[in-house]
Amino acid sequence: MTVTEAQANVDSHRDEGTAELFGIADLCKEFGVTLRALRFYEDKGLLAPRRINGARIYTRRDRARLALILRAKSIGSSLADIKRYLDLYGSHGEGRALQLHYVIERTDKEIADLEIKRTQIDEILAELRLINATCKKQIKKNN
Amino acid sequence: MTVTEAQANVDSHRDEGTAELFGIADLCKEFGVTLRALRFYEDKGLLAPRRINGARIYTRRDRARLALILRAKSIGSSLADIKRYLDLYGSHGEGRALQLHYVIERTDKEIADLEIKRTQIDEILAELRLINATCKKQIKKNN
DNA sequence: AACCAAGGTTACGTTAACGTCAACTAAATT
DNA sequence: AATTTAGTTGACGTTAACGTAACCTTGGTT
Repeated sequence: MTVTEAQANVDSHRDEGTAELFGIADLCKEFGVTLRALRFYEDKGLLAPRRINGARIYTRRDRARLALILRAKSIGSSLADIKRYLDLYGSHGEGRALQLHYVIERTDKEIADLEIKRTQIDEILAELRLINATCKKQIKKNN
Repeated sequence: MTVTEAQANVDSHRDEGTAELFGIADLCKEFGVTLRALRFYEDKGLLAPRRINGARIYTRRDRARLALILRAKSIGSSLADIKRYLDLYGSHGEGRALQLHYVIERTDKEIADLEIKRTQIDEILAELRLINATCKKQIKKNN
């Protein structure tokens, strides 16, 4: 048994508060992104993990932020948009730096935008389903 | 009255079948895109308007294709994705070049992808609405 | 005839979002 | 001690999706 393997065993029986820390490779594997991407997001101010000996250490909160980033990306948001979105996101806790009214205004806007996107998706979905159904009908007719 | 103005008057009383043709500037204004963009989409094979004396002439079908392109773009699809999507789209009419089974398979996939996107949007929406509501509550409490 | 507005075609520039080295460091393994 | 393994920071390359500038052409206007 190598030291690393043993460490893993020990880890699972260890201080639960410290347990939820991740290395950069952990998050990369979990979310299927590259090292470069995570560093890039950090450069752009979307993530700000702590450092230990220079190495990036991600907390559960960092991990959650990453999840948000990737979700937002998947629906076509730019990193710049996502950054502003994340600012909103962290803003209604205790360490609130933004004005409540501003947050409300911004979220209202974002919500409206997303609802439009949702509608567009629904429209495309309806079209695709129509094409799909038409083709299936056609095949049945050919038999 | 200039010739151009008169032409507009005449146009409206003219051959209805020919009436639904558009110049590049028409579509740009209608959809809020630049000339460059339309030419770019053409380079990429997303549009193929007829030419008259070199000038691009768009039909109602071309216009509809453009609408599809922009809708798909707005939800984060790349032009490459959109091109393949458009191939599907034109494929269930008479001039069908693709295999029915292929179209069904492809649309099934696209539909599944879009449904995922829809879910992601719904999740983000839920979060934003929560933030929004929390802020509003906070304000009420402060009064 | 001279001109201008709307269209066209290269062709190079730009921004976003990374990819891809190269060279270095710290910790762990042999 | 030497090496392997994760991680680090530049710095340059790349792709997508256009923007922009320069220069032509063509059909109405003056």
